[in-house]
Amino acid sequence: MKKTVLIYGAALAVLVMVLKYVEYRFLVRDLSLEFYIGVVAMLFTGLGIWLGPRLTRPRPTRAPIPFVFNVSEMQRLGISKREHDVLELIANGHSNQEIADKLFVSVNTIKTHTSNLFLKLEVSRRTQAIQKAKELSLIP
Amino acid sequence: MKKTVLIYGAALAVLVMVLKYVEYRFLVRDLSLEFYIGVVAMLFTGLGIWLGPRLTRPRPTRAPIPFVFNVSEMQRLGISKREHDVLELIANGHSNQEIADKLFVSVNTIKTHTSNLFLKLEVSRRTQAIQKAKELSLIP
DNA sequence: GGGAGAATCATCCTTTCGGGTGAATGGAGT
DNA sequence: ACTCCATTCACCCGAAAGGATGATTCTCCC
Repeated sequence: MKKTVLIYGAALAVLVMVLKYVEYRFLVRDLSLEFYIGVVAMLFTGLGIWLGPRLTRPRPTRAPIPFVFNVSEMQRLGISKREHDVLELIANGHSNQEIADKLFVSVNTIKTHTSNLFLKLEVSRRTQAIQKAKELSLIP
Repeated sequence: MKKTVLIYGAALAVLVMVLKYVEYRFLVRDLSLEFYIGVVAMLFTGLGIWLGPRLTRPRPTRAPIPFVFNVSEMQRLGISKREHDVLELIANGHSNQEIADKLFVSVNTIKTHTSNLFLKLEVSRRTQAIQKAKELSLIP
């Protein structure tokens, strides 16, 4: 950032010097104001184009994981909170038993949740559920 | 594109007119050349910054699905082409039987492939395999 | 206070998966 | 010719997952 400002200033100074040099060295006094402005405009437009991405680049860096749950889709399919919890753990590669342990319920409960989940997502396997849930942005 | 060029030219013309106007209207003849250059440089640097992304925008547009298979990681894990095929179909939510039908081989073959796959990926369930394969960019 | 939906748990049964072992084939490289 | 490895297929067994059905509890809402 500081470097670009310095380059900017240096370019400006150098340009002025060059123009002055041309003006006095070759006694070219009839170069019109429009000509100067044209040259300067050209050069600094180029500088701006070069400078722009460098100054605004930090913005795209802020885009690592801006994930948001698609709540409307969840409501449309009638997926409850508990079912969504199970869905996330399924997508994380856990077995029904592991999910049951994590949520402090029995495996049968998880099996019920997954069954309802499959009905609502219109799938018949957990791998399909993962795929569909990602498509619908129900999970990251 | 044409529009931006027109805007560029128009801005240049307007600037010259404004300067001329200031110069003659208020008889401010002692504005130094450096001052003019400074103003012009400022303005056109800004123009360049504004213009830059518009001229170079087509580039980021070509980035809808820039997925590339992580070949080096596949080699490091010793995953063969056939195993990778199976991996993709698993991630697409297919059962072993369906994969067998798609690849015109027997279910037993697919089971062998998946077993080897799980060993190489150091997982024990297909849902985990999907997760890990995505992490390693072995699949989209 | 009764109904709706959620969350919970259970049982029974079938299908799918995963793990282990063994083996035949065919191509690439030594 | 021989080895290495990918690919193919088979069989067995146990574990996990999926499907169907029924039941209980609790909360939210009318």
